[in-house]
Amino acid sequence: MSSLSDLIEQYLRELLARAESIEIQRRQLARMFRCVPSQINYVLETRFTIHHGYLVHSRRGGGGFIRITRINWEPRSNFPQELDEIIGRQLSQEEMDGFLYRLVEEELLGENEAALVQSVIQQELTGLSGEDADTLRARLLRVALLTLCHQNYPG
Amino acid sequence: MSSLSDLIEQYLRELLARAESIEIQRRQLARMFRCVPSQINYVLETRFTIHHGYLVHSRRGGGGFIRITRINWEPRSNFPQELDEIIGRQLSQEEMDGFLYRLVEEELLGENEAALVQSVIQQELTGLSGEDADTLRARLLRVALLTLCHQNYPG
DNA sequence: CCATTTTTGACCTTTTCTGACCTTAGTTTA
DNA sequence: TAAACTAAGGTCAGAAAAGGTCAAAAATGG
Repeated sequence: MSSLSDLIEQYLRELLARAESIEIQRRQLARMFRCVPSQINYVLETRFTIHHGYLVHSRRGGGGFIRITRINWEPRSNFPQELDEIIGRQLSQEEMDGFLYRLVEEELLGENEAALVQSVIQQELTGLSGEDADTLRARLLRVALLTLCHQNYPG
Repeated sequence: MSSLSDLIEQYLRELLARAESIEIQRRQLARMFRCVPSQINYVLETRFTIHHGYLVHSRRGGGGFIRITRINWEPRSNFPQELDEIIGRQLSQEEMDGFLYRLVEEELLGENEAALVQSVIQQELTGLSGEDADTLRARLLRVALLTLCHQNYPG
């Protein structure tokens, strides 16, 4: 009962099992599976997102391509999602400090990293306060942690 | 898969890997790759800009030439301050891509890191455009790079 | 029967490639 | 020596070659 999307997904997964990164051409793949090119986008959007552990990169124009790269978030495979849930759209100074403290406690982050993140973000927030600061703080923290996360668990 | 422009870029990069500065003749290069001379200009304009870390000089007329010079960028001394100068308060998508590309070129950043930074920041910017996006992009990139930088140059 | 997922197609944007025409700098000639 | 010629490189607009988006239709599962 597998749909066409499942087949395409399976095909791409097989390629990705052998290489960390693959390059495909949307048109060619669509021809291969006898579907419309946008179907390929659908498969990528529903099955190869960053939450699934993949990065998708593409280039238009002549010689264009779509590159899919496998990344290992392991052993905390759902870290990005957890970040979304925990950080949310706004984050106060106290909330951030508490969260960083907890990460250090759980040994997911070294003390130095935590201090660095704090100082860098604080500097970035100079002049802002209230809701603006909270919104920006949430975004900055998310980017900083994802960046660190990748360093700590390279693919 | 790779376009003609990619091939020409690659060829020039190989020459530039061995010398800090090279001189080419547009016509000859065009003949070599069996394309129109203006294609060479296209490659230079899209892949050897100052953002990519290159300077291009040329002279017309008999004995004319195109000189491409690689600029060596010294990151060490004061990374945070330099980031300020280079990134500025606002940063377009293209500027960011060019800058990341250059960091990868100079082996200050791995390809995976660059791709991750790009994707995380892009995700963080969904829904925004124009000046808002440019401002936030600048801030996010700065935090991401400083975070990575600490990993690479602990102190 | 309804909600969700999949599939399709019309239309859009970006990147590459080409060619006609322009400018500049040496070289030759009247 | 000035004009004409030749040998470069520059510009720009349009065609071509990709991939992206979005909403509607179709299929699927509960």
